[in-house]
Amino acid sequence: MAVQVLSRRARLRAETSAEIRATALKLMAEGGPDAISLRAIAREMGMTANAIYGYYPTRDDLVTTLIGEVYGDLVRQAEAARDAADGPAARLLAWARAFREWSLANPEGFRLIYGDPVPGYQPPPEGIEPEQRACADLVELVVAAWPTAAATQSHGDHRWEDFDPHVTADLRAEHPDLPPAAVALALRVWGRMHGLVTLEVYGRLRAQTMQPGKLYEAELDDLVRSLGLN
Amino acid sequence: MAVQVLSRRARLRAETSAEIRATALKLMAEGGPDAISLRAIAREMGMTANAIYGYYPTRDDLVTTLIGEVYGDLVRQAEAARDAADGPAARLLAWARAFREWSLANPEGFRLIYGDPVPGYQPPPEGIEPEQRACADLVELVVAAWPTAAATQSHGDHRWEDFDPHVTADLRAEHPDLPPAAVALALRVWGRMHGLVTLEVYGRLRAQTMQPGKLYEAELDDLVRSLGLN
DNA sequence: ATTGCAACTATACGCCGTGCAGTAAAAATA
DNA sequence: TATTTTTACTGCACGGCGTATAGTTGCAAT
Repeated sequence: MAVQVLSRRARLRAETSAEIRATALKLMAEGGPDAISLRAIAREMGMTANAIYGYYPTRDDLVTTLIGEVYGDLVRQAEAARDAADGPAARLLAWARAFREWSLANPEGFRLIYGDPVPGYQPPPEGIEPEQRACADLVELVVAAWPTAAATQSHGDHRWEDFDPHVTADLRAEHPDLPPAAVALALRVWGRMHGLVTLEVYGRLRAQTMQPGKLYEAELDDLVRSLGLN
Repeated sequence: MAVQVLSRRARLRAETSAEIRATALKLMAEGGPDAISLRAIAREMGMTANAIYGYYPTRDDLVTTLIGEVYGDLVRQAEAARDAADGPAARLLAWARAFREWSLANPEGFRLIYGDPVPGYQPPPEGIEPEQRACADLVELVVAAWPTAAATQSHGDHRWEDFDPHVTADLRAEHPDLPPAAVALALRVWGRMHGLVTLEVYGRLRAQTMQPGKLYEAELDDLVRSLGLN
């Protein structure tokens, strides 16, 4: 007998929910994260704003869901670029370039993900999933470079206890000899990418340079060299 | 004869204007930049919201003014720390640490300065003054390190035309032999500081490490080493 | 004393999120 | 098939917001 995976009701429900998210993303693309208003979504969909409350208990919940989706899109794109490249240096560069390119192509999405959280919003203590994945990606890329990078790093006074076990547990099991400085390095690499891209997306570099891309490439070049990858 | 610098009218006017800004900053410290609402300010001051329109033509103008003030405070603090230190390395470190410390002490101010601009807001093409000063500070610090830093930098393909003349004109007059790569380096240094501090202020590092300060120190250590300053 | 202007208030419009009460249709049950 | 329950939705209301327009009050210069 054919199992009815989703009842008619559940199917309609899922479709409406998806339409809400799609409409919200469209509004965001046009007017930034602030343009995501329940009333505007409902207007666009020919509904009442209150109807949305049957799908998301509050505007912030909807936005949180969207953050997860959009962040996931970013990470998938970066990973796809990485997977199309060979070797530690090329993979890191591909990931980093895809990160910037996605951010410039989706500035409003970038704002949604990394911008001001809704007032009072606290992310779950274990972090949001795509962000953990992005961090894991970077740790993995740094670990791949660690044979050459270790020599260039002053190991500082990093300890395993400094880091969240969520981040490090699997890692330590797989790489028992890895020092905590490698994780610190990965987070610092994140910071370097995040810094320049944020400044560029938010237009802070426009008053300084006409070629922010050159800046980013110079940074990546320095990064790869400092990891001993060339 | 005693020149009356400010008429009674003008004095009252200036005082009210200052009270508006102070109240706005207080509200921001309590509830973040979003809590800056004309109605709330007026309520706090025992006025009508519309009274504020006599001082600032729009909410965004008020916020823009506040950004300038707060940004100026940040820069002054960084410069004060720098001026209390001796030598290129110590001065850079002092500036960088003061930048982070101010940001952590004034997270809402940081959001105001660097967070999502009000929708539709475009900063003046010549940039806002305190930001230009911060950039100039960093350029100056990098220039001081350039004798040792030049060797470590791959000069890339930076050109003077890549950069805004506002930023470079005075600089080139004072340091005719300086290559454009030095300015690029200064902007990249800005990016490195901005990246980690942004991640920390926005709580993105909380899910990763308990010791974001160690991360920042490691980054600065790497930075100083890459500038050949130790 | 009169005029003029500056500071302020009152009212109103259209946004917003959201709580509560009601309704119509679909689904489940009998 | 008839009845009950559940679900999806609408309507209305409240209080918040920025801000435009018009009216009011009091000080200052004439």
